[in-house]
Amino acid sequence: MAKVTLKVIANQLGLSTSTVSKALKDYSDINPETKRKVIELAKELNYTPNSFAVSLRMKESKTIGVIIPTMVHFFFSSVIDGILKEAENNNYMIFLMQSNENEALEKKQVDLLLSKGVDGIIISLTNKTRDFKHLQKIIDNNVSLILFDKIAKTIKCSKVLIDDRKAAYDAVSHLIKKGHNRIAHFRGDLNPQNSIDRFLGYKKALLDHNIEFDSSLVYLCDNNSDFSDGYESAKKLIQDHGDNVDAVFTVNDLLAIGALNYFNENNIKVPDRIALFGFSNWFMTEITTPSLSTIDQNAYLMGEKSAKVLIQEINCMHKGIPFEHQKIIIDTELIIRNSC
Amino acid sequence: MAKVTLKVIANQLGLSTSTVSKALKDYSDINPETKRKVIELAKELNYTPNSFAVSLRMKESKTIGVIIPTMVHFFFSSVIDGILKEAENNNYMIFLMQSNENEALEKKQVDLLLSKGVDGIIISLTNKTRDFKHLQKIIDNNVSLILFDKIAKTIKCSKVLIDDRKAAYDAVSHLIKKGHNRIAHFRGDLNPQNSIDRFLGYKKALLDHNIEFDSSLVYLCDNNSDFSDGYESAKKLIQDHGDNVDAVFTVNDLLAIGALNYFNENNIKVPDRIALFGFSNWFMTEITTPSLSTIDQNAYLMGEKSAKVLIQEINCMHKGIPFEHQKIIIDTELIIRNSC
DNA sequence: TTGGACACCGAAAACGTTTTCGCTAACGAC
DNA sequence: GTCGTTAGCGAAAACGTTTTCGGTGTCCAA
Repeated sequence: MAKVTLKVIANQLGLSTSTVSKALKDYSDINPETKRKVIELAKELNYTPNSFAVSLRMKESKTIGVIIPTMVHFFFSSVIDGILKEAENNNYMIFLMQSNENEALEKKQVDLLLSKGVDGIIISLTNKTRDFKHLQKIIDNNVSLILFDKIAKTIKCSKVLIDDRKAAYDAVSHLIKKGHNRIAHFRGDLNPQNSIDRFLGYKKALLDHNIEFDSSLVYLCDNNSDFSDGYESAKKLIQDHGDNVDAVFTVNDLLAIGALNYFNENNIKVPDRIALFGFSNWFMTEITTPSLSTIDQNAYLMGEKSAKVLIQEINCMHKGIPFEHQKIIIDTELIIRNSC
Repeated sequence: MAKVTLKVIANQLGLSTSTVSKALKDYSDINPETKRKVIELAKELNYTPNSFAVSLRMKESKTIGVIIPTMVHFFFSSVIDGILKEAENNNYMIFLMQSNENEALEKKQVDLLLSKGVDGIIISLTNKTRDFKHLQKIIDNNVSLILFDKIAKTIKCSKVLIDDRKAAYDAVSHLIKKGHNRIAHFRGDLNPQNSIDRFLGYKKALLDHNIEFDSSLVYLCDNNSDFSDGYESAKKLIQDHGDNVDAVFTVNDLLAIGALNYFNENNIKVPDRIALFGFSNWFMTEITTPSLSTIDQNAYLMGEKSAKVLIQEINCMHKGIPFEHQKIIIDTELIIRNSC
C-alpha cells in the first residue's frame, strides 16, 4: 500500500535511484538488460512518478489555468470543450475558474493560478475589468497568457477573437439584400467592446447600402443576457414604429428569442411581416419556431486555437526560443434559417 | 526577477529558512518582532509559497479532479458551477476533464488525475461505463471519491443524486390530477439508470391512479438528446393514436421541445389539445411558446453538495478521522408552466 | 553558584525527482 | 605493464518546503 517510488524499485533491484530514473528515461549509459528489469518491475508495481517532485525539480507543471466569466453559457462551455480537447492531446491538464463577472475575483484567481505554478493562462475578461495589472503580472512572472473574446487591447500577449464588426456587417447586409430597409437593432451594454463593434457593423452596413441610419430604431438592452429585455424592446419597437420597420438585428440570440416570443404571441409573422437575425448560434436557435438566423462564432474552434497557441508559446518559452504574439481572428459564419 | 523563496527572505534578514517559515505560519516560538519583519518583507517581495514543494512535503495538493461526460450541456455546466463555487470557498482548485461518453477515456483520465496527486475526485459516469476497476483504484489509492447523477451502485463511496423515480411520479401525477388519462411517455435509452427510473415512476403513477398502462403509448427515443427524436415521436404518436391521447411526459426537455415543435407546426394546441411535461428545466424551457412544464434537478446544488461532501471526506481522511459514506438525495421541484 | 525555566532560533532531515560528474572495472593497444 | 578508452553505475546536489529536535542565552530562585 505504501506509495511506490524510485527508491523502492531501486532497493528491490539492488540499484540506486539515479540508475532507476535514468533507466526509465532511456538514458544511453544504462545497460539494456538493467533497463529491461527496471521497466518491468516499474510496470508490475504500477509506478507513477510523483508529479510534485517532478514539477519542483523541472519547474514546469503541465497545467494550464482557464478563467471565464460564467460557466453556464453555451458559448463558454463550447470554448472550454475545445480547450479541453486540445490540452488533452498535448498532455496538459486544465484548472478551471469562474470569475462570475467580478473583477476582484478575477484578480484573486490569477494569483491562485500563479501560486499553483501553471505553465500558462487563458482568460476571457469580465465585462467590468478595467484594470489590467493582474494580466501584466502574469507576463512578468514568465507565464504565457492568452486572451480570448473579451480582451484587453493594451496587454502584449496573443489574442483569439472574432471580427464582431464584420460579422454584424454581414448579417445586416444579408437582411438588406433580402429587401429590408427599415432594420432595427437591439444593442447590448456599452461595456464589452463586442457589442460596440456589432453596433458599428450594423451602422456601416446601412451606410454602405445607402440606407439612412435612424437612431430611433436602436434599442439599448443593458439588462444583459435576459430575454425579457428582447421581449420588451420588441413591444416598444412595434409601439414606436408600427408598420414602419421590417427587420431586427439583435446583439445576441437571447434578445432575438425574446423578441420572437413577443412577435409570435401578437401574431406578427416572422419572417413575413418582420425578419429577425440573432448573434451567437446558441443551441436553441435551431429549434425555435421559426428557427432563427444567426451568426456562428465557432466557439469550439476558439477554445482549440487558444490552447494550441498557448502550448506553442509555453514550448518556446521553455526552450528559450523567441516567439511572436499572435492575433488570431476566428471566422464566423452566417447561419441562415427561417426567421429571415 | 528571480523567484522569491524562503531562502531569499532569510538571507535578507539574516535568519534561517526555518525561522522564516515558522514566522509566516505564526508559530509560537518566534519573537513577535521578527515575525513582523518577516511578514513585512514577504509582502514587499510578493512572496508566494512554491506549491509543488508544499504538496511534496505535505502530501496534499488542495486540488480536486472532476470528470463529466460532456461540457456543453445545461445540466453539467450548472453542476460545475456549483462545484467551482464550493471549491473556491474552501481554497481548492478544480482539474476539469471531459470523458466524451467514452469509457476508455474516462479510465485514462482517472489515471491522469491520480498521477497529478489530487486530493479527491468527483465523477459522473459515462452512459457506457460497465467496468468499475478504475473507480476502485481511486479508493485503493486513498483518494476520496464522489459519484453524482450517473453512479455505480456497487462502488463504496458517497453519492449525490436525485430521485428520478419520484420526480417522474410527481410529474405524471400532476398531469393526472389535471384530468389527463391518456398519457404518453417518450422514454430514453435503456442504458442510464436514470431513464429507467423515470419510466418506472411514470408507470407507478398511472398504476396508483387506476389508469391502465398502455405500452403502445411509450416511445423509445434512443437517439439521445436529439430533439428531432421528439419531433418524430410526436408525429408517430398522433398517427398511431389520433385523438386518443391527451398528454406527453418526456424523459428530457429536448424531446419535449421537439414534440412541441411538431405540435405547433401542425396546429395541435398545447396544452388545450395535448399537455406536455419535460424533465430537467433546461434554460430554454422557460422561453418556448408555450413555456414548458418540467422538473428542476437543482443541478447547481448538486455540484455544491458533491464538493462539500468530498471536502469533508478529504479533511477526515487527512486527520485520520473515520467517516461514513453518504448518499445524498437532492430535492427536485415541479415547475408548472403553460404547457399543461 | 548552581539549577531550572523559558524565549528564541537554527540544523538537519525529509518529501521524490533529475542530472551532473566521477568512479570503477574491463578491455584493447602499444 | 601501462595507458587510454569505454561501459555502466552511483554519489550528491538541487528544487523549496515543513517540522522535529536540540541548542543557545538570559533570568530568576534557591
